[in-house]
Formats: sequence, C-alpha cells, structure tokens
Amino acid sequence: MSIASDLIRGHTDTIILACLMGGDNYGYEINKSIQQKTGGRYELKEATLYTAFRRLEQAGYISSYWGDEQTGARRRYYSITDSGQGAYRTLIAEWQNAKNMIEQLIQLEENE
Amino acid sequence: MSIASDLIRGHTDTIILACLMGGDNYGYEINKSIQQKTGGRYELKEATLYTAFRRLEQAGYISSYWGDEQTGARRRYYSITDSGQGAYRTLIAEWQNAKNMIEQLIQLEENE
DNA sequence: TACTATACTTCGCCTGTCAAGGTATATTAT
DNA sequence: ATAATATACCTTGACAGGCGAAGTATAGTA
Repeated sequence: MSIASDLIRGHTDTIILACLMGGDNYGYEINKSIQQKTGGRYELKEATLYTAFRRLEQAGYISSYWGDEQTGARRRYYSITDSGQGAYRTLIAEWQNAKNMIEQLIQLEENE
Repeated sequence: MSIASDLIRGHTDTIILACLMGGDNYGYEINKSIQQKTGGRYELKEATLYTAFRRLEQAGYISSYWGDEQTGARRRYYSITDSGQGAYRTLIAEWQNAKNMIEQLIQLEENE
C-alpha cells in the first residue's frame, strides 16, 4: 500500500533538504535513502524529484556540481546552502504547526 | 501567519468529513467552526470549500439538502453518508501513516 | 442609503505530481 | 555476441486541488 501523494505534497522540498543536511548527495542515491528510511513504503517519482531539484536550486536553497566519476553514469551532486539550512528550519517549524492544526481539525472531539 | 496550502492539500476532505461526523451542517458554518477550532489561524477559502463539497457529493461521501429558513440567506446543508463515514476512517488511518512517515523523513537523525 | 454580515456559486489561473518517453554507461545473464 | 538489468539523469504534457476574483441574493445596522 502506498501513500496518497496529496498528503506528501508540500513535504518534498523538506524531505530533500533534510537529506542534504546530512551531507552532499545525488538524486538517485537520495531517493534510495528515502525508500530505505521508509522501508520501501515510499519513494519520490523521478519527475517529482528532479523538478524539486530545479525548484530548490532556483530558490537558492541548494547548489549542484557534477561528480568526477571515472566509471559508470555521471552524477549530479547537490549541496544545501546556508539559505537552504534556514529554509529547512522554517519548514520544520511549519510542519509542527500544520501537524497540530490538522490533528485538531480532523479528529473527533470526545468532549464539548 | 497562515499555513502553506500545500501542507493542507489532501486534508480538506478529511476536515470537512470530520466536521460532518458531528452532525449535519452548512458551508458557511462549517468554515466558521474551522476558524474557531484553530483560533483563527486557519480557514478554508470559499472556492476551496465549495469545490470540496461538489467533489465529496460526487463521490457519494456526503449528501445535501436545502434548509427551510424563513429568513436570511438560504443554506445548503450537508450530511455525511455511511460510505462517507467509512472514507473518513480510512483517511484518518492514512493520516496517521503519512504523519509517521513524514516525521521519519524530515527530521535529522541523531544516531546512525 | 450605504455598509456589513450571511450564504452560496462559478471561472480561470497557478503549482506540484507524475506517467511516459528519452539518453547514456556498466554489469550480468544467456 | 546479445539481451537484460541497474545505475543515473532529463523533459514534456496532462491532471487535480487550491484559490483570487467576481457575482448573486437576503437581512440587519449605521
């Protein structure tokens, strides 16, 4: 069973930034690590992933460079910027906020 | 401060269904109750609200009828169906799922 | 008489997701 | 040799939900 993408929407950027907080990485590997973290229950679709990279780089939250692999397919590595680290912290705070709000709104109240 | 709409996307239906689990209600009042529950920090935009009603009714999760107000503006009341109650429970379960997954993905791990 | 609150509706734009298709290299199986 | 698979990246076009903006109608208040 997969997860509705509308529930993840808006978290893609945060997920990627969180990943890059742990160090530079490239797209394919980032997605692999996401699959691993969730025990295969979730993965970003390639189109979604690379669209997000463009968006984040455009916003100045990440920067990229080509790896110098001597063998195998080329890799484009991404690095989180200072600005991106700030954005990450903001996004985390917003998530805490949103999470509480959603819980408040979708649960049935016993009292009242 | 408001909340990013992409963080709410996918929860609109659940929020409305949750509201109707407490009994029949009409659009304007539903939105008021949402504002109240969140201390004014959140409200559904009218277009979003009424679009959601159409969608939910289309799906058979809610049904509607006109109120018999003798005065003031007419009100269209909404009622959650059996099917809608099932959908609500499913959506709640999915939220629990998604919530855990997101937390796992966006937080920094101390260990490892 | 104008404004505000209540209450519902529709149109068209914007944005993020994703199916589908493409490119290229290296390894493994037939 | 050749086919298949894994790695790794990229783009296009369609789709769906959120929402700004505008409109309709009624009732109470300044």
